[in-house]
Amino acid sequence: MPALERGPHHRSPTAAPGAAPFASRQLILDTAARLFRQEGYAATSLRDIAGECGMQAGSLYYHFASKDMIIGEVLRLGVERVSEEVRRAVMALPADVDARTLLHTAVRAHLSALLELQDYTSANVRIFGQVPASVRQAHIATRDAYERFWTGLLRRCVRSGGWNPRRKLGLVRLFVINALNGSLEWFTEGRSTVEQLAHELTELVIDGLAAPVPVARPPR
Amino acid sequence: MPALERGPHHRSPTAAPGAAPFASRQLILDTAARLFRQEGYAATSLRDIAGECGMQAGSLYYHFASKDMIIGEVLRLGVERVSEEVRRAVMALPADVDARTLLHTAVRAHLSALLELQDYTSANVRIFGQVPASVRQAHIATRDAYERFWTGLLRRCVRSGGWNPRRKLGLVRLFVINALNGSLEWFTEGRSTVEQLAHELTELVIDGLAAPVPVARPPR
DNA sequence: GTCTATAATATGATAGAC
DNA sequence: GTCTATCATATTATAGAC
Repeated sequence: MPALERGPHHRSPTAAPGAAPFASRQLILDTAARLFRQEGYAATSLRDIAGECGMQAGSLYYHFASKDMIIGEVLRLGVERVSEEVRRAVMALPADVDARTLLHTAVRAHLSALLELQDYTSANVRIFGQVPASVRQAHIATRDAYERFWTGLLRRCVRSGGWNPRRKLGLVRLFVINALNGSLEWFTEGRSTVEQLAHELTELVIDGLAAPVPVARPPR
Repeated sequence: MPALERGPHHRSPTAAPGAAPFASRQLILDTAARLFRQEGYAATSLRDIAGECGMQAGSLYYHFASKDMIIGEVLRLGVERVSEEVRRAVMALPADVDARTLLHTAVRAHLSALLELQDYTSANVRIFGQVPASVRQAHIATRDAYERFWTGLLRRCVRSGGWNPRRKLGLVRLFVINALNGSLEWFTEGRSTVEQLAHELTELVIDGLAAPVPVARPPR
């Protein structure tokens, strides 16, 4: 089995400049991500993927060396894009931003990217445990990096906001990320927006259920 | 395909009284639940299950009519046992119990049953989305009933505890249950106990991250 | 209650035409 | 870059011996 090769299995040496040489590859990835989410990893055959792309199963091997390479790419894109969106949103904030806005921004960005890239992110939430161990192993570093980012962010909130220093932030991070990721299983546009969801969860996490009076944003 | 039949596919008419006529059936279910959790639904073959039971694949059909019937039973046992444990724990409380103790009791019972029956409950959390639609359909009623129980419990907390009445309890329920169920993916005995976990999550949900001073249990 | 044998079908992957 | 054809293997489920 070839190692960590990424991108087209072979590159066409005669691809027209300016054309979209990766159109098929992208279609395969989008289709695979959708089917993996709907049916699971093992239940989705290469014939299924190819069929929905208007291709034959054998054609997939021009773009990917194996089924494992396809799910690997889907997993990678899911984590990396969410991670990038959240980091971008947080870095765009002023350095002295208040803790409440900081947490709200990260929660909103995570939720927004998660639900916008549903098929790719669901692969991570739903079928990560089903893929071959070798594929899982290759993505643990990416996941760990994103989790460390969140722990750092929570620590910054507690310090700058004067929040309860006795909370175990490792557990808080797990609870919050799991609560956010769970929305993939029940969120449907219409009943509520991503904005409302982010607002509700942020308020719950910061103020709790008991807070008798909603806390106004602190004047700076 | 036979319909909602439950229990052994056939009953042995000569099972010795006092013996354990369901030992094989139980072994099959336990093994199947474990493999479904580890490998996913489609990736677990009947040969895999039978092999780990010291049987041949064909022998499974004495106990179950199809693979779908096996996963159906695993899913059912997972939800029903957690639901029973939580209801039992809550009903054992005095009628005028304070809101904090009420929520803590439900959270602890859910976590405890969830992690004790890991293989069965993980089937619900991890591979529910992968099983055939007909199997999923048959279990939606059971899930809905348990979710309604939680919404009622949260409403009772808000009323009796004088908590913030503006929280959207449907969302709170989803956040809390997702946070709890997520523990299946990362909890390992030793780093922390179920007791500590339940305590931390309950405090977080009730008081939030910002509460500068941990709230003492209110005197009654 | 479990075995062996097998039917009917589906799978991931490869080779080579075009 | 996609197709057709095919290999080697695995799958669920059934039939009937013991």
